[in-house]
Amino acid sequence: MTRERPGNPVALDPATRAVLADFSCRASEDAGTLQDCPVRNVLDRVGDKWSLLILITLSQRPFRFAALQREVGDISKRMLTQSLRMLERDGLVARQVFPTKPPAVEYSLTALGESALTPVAALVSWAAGAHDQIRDARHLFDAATP
Amino acid sequence: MTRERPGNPVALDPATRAVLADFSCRASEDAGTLQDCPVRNVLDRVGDKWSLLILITLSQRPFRFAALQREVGDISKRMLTQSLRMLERDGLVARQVFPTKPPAVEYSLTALGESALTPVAALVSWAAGAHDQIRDARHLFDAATP
DNA sequence: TCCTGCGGTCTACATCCGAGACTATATTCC
DNA sequence: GGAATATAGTCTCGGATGTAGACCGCAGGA
Repeated sequence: MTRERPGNPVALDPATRAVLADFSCRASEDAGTLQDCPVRNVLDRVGDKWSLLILITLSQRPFRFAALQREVGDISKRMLTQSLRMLERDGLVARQVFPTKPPAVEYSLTALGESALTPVAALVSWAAGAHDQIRDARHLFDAATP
Repeated sequence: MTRERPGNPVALDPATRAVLADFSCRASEDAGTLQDCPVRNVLDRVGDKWSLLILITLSQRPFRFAALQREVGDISKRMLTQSLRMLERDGLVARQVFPTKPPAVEYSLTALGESALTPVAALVSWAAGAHDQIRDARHLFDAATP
């Protein structure tokens, strides 16, 4: 029984594969470098569950805090605040305070934030297309494991 | 100062924007539909922190359990097991058991899993490019908030 | 006057996650 | 022969993390 075979036959764009192969911030070298890994750093933000949703919502237009919470739907104020701070820190979202009587705060995407929309849209697009297959796979899996 | 303005002037591919606009599974309608939202369902998997890393690792070649853990580097057995189960359930990863004396288990990407690599690679590519700006933004932000 | 909306913060409670111990079998080393 | 190691996980415990909801000060509307 051979182990770690070359893999199943697939046709994947070599350039795409190369991009992924380049991402070598794994167990290589010492653990310290894991923290500095560019992809990991950024992917941690994406893997925030809420960050992605916020980015997508803000892609339509700027929102004020309460409106943003209503639009996303099921996010707590706490997590909305926290996620927005992180996105602001990373320069993806801009926070602008208007000195009206009850101060109004508007959140919008920066140019960098906008640039993230392209790959995010690719992901969303794939998700929409794959959803049926995933749903079927889940039912199959759940039926097989009582 | 007008509120909820049309947005800052940006040049984003209209098709890209349309994809995101289409994703309207937010607070619209009742909360029940949130659970069935295709994008949310799939994005939850992406937002798993480890799922994405596992997918990227498996894009190189199939791995056995322990080898996969070593390759990813800082994932616990617990989360590796859990994430792999979810990915298997969603039909992105295939689990094959070889009945050797200590059973060998090999994990590999399915066709569906391979198809996810294209948008994931786009994301990784963007992350690599944006990393410098993000790092600078973080330093700026941290310096401004003592 | 009371109530609502604004942008948050704070506090309890619940859930999740990581580290490490533990299983059982087979091979390797001394 | 006996100890050590590797295999693929499972289990448990303590700490981190997330959620729901109360609360705050201020302003406008009924």
